[in-house]
Amino acid sequence: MFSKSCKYAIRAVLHIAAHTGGEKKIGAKEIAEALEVPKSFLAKLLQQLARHHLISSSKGAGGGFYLAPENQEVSLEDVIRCIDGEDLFTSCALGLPVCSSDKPCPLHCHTLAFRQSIEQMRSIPALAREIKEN
Amino acid sequence: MFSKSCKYAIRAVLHIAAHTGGEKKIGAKEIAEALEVPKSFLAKLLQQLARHHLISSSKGAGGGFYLAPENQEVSLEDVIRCIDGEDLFTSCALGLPVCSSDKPCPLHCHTLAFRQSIEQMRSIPALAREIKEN
DNA sequence: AGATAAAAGGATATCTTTGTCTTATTTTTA
DNA sequence: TAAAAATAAGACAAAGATATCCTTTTATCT
Repeated sequence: MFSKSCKYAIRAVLHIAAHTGGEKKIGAKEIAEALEVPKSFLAKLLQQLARHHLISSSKGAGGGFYLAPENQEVSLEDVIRCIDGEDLFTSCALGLPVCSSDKPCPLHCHTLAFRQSIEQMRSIPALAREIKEN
Repeated sequence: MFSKSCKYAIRAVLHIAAHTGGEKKIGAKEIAEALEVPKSFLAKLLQQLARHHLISSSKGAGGGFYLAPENQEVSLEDVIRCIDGEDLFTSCALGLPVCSSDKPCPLHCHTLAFRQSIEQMRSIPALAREIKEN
């Protein structure tokens, strides 16, 4: 479904959304410990997300990762595309070169439905709020 | 979503269902050429499927792979479980140790729906017939 | 019986993903 | 200004997935 990298990244972004705000930031180390994932590995994923402007970061003492105003509309789809590429959203689940509604593979409509259900999800901050409410 | 192995296996099984029947069998070489996938690699996948009784095989000249009567109810789910394991059907899409309807991850209901839509698909032979009708 | 055709199985090679370690760069703080 | 804290970046290691090759076993056909 998703690569391990992508799972880590999604969880990390949700954690950032839930645990930062205003001036508050959170370090890669702290995130890694909370999620119980390898720190250096996660750090690279966070760098990648930051380079693509899905999250924000600041260096130096007191620095860390956070969601700036321009990150508030970032979606799960954005994170997935950034880490795993667009395959999940574009290519056939069976790897067929041609697979469309005209000439669908047996899984075509199932994967399309899944795809769309992910595309329609709310923003990362909104998802983080939903989790907190439970 | 699926590993390359699993994609090959699914396509191969559908090809077998579509191109064999009665006494007719099909060799690994012929399947590999039709699907344009590496022959030796596919052969191992077919062996694995045969060991688990999802497909049948016979050795020697004129041998090959086919669907015996006891393979007629084999499903896509069976093939996926055989090659990729049961992760797709059991574990959380984000890799969380606990993720249930009580304490769902943000993707829980979406993956559940996808899972179920795969579980409800018809047998491999039935899917192969549907393809032929198009 | 011998030749041939095909699956079964094992060993090995290559590539990708995942994980670790070290150094550089930037920022804050004392 | 020096030390400390944090991200950024690069090299490398380990594990897993993918791919290839070779030998063995089994069945068929002449």
